[in-house]
Amino acid sequence: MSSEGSVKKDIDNLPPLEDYFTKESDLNSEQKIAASCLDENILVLAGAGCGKTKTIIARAQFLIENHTSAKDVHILTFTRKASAEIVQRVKTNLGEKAEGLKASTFHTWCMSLIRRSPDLFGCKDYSVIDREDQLSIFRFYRAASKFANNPEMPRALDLLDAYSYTRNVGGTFKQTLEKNHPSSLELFDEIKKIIIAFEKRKEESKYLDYDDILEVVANQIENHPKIRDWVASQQSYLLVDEFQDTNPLQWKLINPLIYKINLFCVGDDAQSIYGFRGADFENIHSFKDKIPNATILKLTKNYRSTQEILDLSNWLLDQSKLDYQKKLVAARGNGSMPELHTFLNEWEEASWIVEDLKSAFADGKKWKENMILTRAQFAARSVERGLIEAKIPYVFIGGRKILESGHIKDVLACLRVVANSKDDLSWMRFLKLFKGIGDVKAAKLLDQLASCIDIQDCIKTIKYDLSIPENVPRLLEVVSKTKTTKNAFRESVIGLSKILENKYKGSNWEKRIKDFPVVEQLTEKFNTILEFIEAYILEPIYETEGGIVPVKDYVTLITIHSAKGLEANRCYVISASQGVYPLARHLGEDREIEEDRRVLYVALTRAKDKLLITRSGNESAASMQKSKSDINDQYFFADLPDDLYENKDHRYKNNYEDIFEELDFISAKPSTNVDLE
DNA sequence: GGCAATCTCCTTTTT
DNA sequence: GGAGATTGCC
Repeated sequence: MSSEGSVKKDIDNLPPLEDYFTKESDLNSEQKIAASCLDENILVLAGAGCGKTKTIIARAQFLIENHTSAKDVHILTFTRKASAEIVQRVKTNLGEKAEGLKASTFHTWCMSLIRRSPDLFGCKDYSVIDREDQLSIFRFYRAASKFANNPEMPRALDLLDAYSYTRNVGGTFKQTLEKNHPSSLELFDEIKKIIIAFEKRKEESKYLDYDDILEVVANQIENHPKIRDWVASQQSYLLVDEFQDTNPLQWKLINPLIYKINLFCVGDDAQSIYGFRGADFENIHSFKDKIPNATILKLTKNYRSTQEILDLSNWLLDQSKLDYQKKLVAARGNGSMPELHTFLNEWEEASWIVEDLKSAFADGKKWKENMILTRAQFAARSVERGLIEAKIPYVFIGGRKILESGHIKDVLACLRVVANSKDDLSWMRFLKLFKGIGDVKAAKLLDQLASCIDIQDCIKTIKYDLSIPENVPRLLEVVSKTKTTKNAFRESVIGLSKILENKYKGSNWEKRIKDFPVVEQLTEKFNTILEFIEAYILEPIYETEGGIVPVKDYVTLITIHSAKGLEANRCYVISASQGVYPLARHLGEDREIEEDRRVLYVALTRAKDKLLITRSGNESAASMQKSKSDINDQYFFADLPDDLYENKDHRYKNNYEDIFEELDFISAKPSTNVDLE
């Protein structure tokens, strides 16, 4: 829709704002103005806890009630969870009228455009691959390189990251390498070969990786006016959440649509934490340069936290060289002091958290009121173990995704080869499950299968090879004859159960086995296995204890990157130790340090009533080559003012043996808080 | 030679 | 907890 579709034309028909908003809500005046602003392109700068989501919901409702139909509104969010919640709340408020409202991630949005018209994007019969798959391909070609053992050859993981980063920010791959792995440049010609092989392989196997999905659409929109118009016609209002975390590739998608659709972006520069993926919060500051007629609005009142929590958060930002111009003020007034708990080691830290959760529960708090925030997945492991031992129900968001766990991938490999007999990654995985088949034999068989036209043809070829266990073709036959995805999944699980039990016995088999019925249930809604896999690669769900949502009441364990937009009454920010905030390896890199600061800021500002920060021995600091004093000097909590927190040191309540073990850590000065303060 | 079992090292963050 | 390297077994 062109600019006549802008809301401006309706200005005279508006109901008085007050009347309109009394329904949904307690929006404040800033939020009301943002939700109902009639300008074509709007950027809303919103501090943490200032009601961003609420404003987006109100905006969607306002548009649907006054200007357009629900199917003309599309909301771009960061996670499946956020989009589901927004749609749900609008539907609850508006009922039938909200039918057709769409909210999705950038990736799902692009993928649905591709699926609606594959030929337009040259992507007929392509299937989506996840990061693991990409990594396998990189590993394969890296291992094949003559320089595989050269110490200057980056790891497959680094090649993938550099490749993906380049595609998200633009520029050349060489420039990215120069920045992140300068010493590898001497091998650039060899590395180039690996990249070319990777791209050729994607082409041949008809794979789309995450970046392809966005880029394919972005390129077509940019280069073909007709496609641009078609995409623009799919919605007249685009609402973009978490705008500070969009990157140049995503901007390349939105930019050509400007003045064809109405754009409403919401973001907070202080919460930009996706720099590693090419996001640059400067896109907020330069919004007006990009769109000269843009209107900039602000949400400044915090409704989430009590003032003490905000004081600490404000202080953290204030210590930065950058001027975020943020001073959050609590609409709720005062509450209790944030607490900083220090432990000898991560196990004591974890067991204290478990005990504290239990006592809060005994006081009548729900498990759901608690959120445990971690910077890195692995740092949450000891806490996770504590929760399991204490039988506290929890969900780990940002942890292992259910479709990425080994046992599920094994089953899916079987389904994938049946669905797409050209999918050699899945063939390798599937074949290697069987006794007597390793890399070598699987690769040989794949060579033979290359000339097969479909799965039946493959099965024949496999049957012919007597060195292959006969249960291989038998299982493929059974699965290929099933009529529904659910049955296909079930048959694969049955056919592989013995093998899988053997493979995973001794590593949580009892727990893993519970995932099969869960995933089987998920497949039910999909017509083909490829659709199912695609949906969950683009917007994953997470492994839990015994189900998708095991019980109604559970503790949320979550990575800070996944916690954007979320909140909880009681928040534990764990392993807030030296060498973690900022990461020791970031010392000397201002950009990285500032992003670490914002990561911590996001974590602190999730808390509504109670903020509990925990830390222990400088575990990761020790392993870095940086000097201890540097790490200490730049530690964000190195000189935290006394009046901002309550100090709780648990290090001396332990038995002496523990203390002696940690002697190095506490030796220098016999006062409390050595090294950390 | 090929496969399986064992040991060691590392581990930011996500679609 | 998992990937990669190494050793041991057939």
